[in-house]
Amino acid sequence: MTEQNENVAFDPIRCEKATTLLQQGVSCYPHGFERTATVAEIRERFESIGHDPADERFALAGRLYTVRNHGKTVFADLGDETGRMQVYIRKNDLGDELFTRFVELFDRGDIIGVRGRPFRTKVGELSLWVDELQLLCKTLTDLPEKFHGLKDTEKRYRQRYLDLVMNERARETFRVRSRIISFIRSFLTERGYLEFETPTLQPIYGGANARPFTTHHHYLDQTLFLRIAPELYLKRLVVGGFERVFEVSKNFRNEDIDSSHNPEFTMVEAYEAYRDYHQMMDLTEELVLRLVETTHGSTSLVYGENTLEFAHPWRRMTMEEAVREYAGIDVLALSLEELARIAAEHRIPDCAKATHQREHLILFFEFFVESRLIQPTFIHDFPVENSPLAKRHREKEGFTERFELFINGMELANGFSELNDPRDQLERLLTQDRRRLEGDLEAQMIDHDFINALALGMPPTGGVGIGIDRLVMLLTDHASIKEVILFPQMKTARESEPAEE
RNA sequence: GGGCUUGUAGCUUAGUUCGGUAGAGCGACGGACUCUUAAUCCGUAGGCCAAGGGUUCAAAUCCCUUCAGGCCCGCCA
Repeated sequence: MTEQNENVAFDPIRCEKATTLLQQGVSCYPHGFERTATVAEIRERFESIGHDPADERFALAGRLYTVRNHGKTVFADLGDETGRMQVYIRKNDLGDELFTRFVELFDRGDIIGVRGRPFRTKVGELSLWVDELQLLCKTLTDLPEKFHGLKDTEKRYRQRYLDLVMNERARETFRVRSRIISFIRSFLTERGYLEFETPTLQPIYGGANARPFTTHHHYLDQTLFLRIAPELYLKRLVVGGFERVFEVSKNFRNEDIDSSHNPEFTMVEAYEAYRDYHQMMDLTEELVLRLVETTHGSTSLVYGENTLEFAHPWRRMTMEEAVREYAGIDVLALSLEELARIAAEHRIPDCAKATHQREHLILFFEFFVESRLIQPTFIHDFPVENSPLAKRHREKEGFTERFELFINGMELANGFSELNDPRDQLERLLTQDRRRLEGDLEAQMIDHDFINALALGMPPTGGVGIGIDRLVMLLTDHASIKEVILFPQMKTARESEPAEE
């Protein structure tokens, strides 16, 4: 019997009830129900109804969240996707057989369909006066406690369905997430962008500095990597003549898991020909502002303890200016010895390896500035050393036309004037590959096909990638990325282990 | 990788300081109740306290190990 399978959480009493229902000729899993309204629709239409029931009957369907049994009358709360509504059920109206079946064999958590007329109870609650009722799905497990609900964080992540059933906040978060992604798609589409899908399984990974997941294709007998970014493929499309492209992509990075990192995460990357990084900052700023307005009806929002303001214009400063402002250090005006001394004084990590002022600049920026960028801020003009895919700056030697967007100390977006000089790109990837072979687990591979694509000519192009998970965190006021990913990566709980070997 | 911290009934939890046979609410089960809404009232069952080991006459409680979480730091542009 399935009920005896130890990996299954069936409640024996509910199983018995299901069996009894079947014996009575009642299907526990019927094939449909003619629903004529949602809870929200009835709430809207009968907002001002009084105690007398409406003339019109409606059919509602949903899950039983609470049942208050008064003997020959029952109040219950029925919840569908749009909300909950109280239903009023009387023995008089249903008849003995159906009423008894409902009271004895239906449980909290079951999904039912009801028909009846809206009215307002004596204490003023809009309800449905039920005269007909039907089981739509018999539940075989208990629901969490009705008042405290489900709080256990781990359980909420591992059994997200249960979280969604119990917690409106969780439902709202993922509703917003879905809307954000739709909004991004229409925002870009309206501006003439085409959405494409590029490979998730890649023979050579690239487009970011990160450790990849490795897998193997049996038929090809070949190693493949899960993509860490779609960048190099999207640029091939720009080479091919698509001048505005984007992809909402799942990327996979084989790194640590913490409150802002999940091994698979969602990004949108967009590329537009004949644009530069200034214009991509404009695009990013407009997109995020419009998202904030759409989700909050305002240009500002509260995130944790901070109120963030997104109205134009956002602050834009170079990395060099940022370090000067936040740390009072003019990195490029100091000698390597002086920089090393400051680094030692503040115990700034990794400075021992830095062989150039520009490398100190990056480290100083991360140490002194990053976490203090609360309001939306673009930092631009990054050293060439850590920007292998960005075009060299039109004026500043040793720098690239790259920007990152920081909000609440988090990196939200990264973009640049795309490097389209194939010889320069080859040089930079050769440097990356050298580092990789020297043991840098996050350095990039050389993708010769990509370089050959550039050799065919890519127009001057601006590109940007925006981390959607972090954007959702921001827009839903969550501190952990696990709250905004439906099924975050969790270590597999071992099932009872037979002691072998 | 480092620090702190959590795991007790289906759910929410008390008990851990200072060792002495595990307590509650909700839920479930049985009963009463035809306008309740965390319904109410009466009654019943349900836990070897995450797992393993140790100390002890005696361990949920003290010690060690392991497992799975959470928070912070490091790392990850």
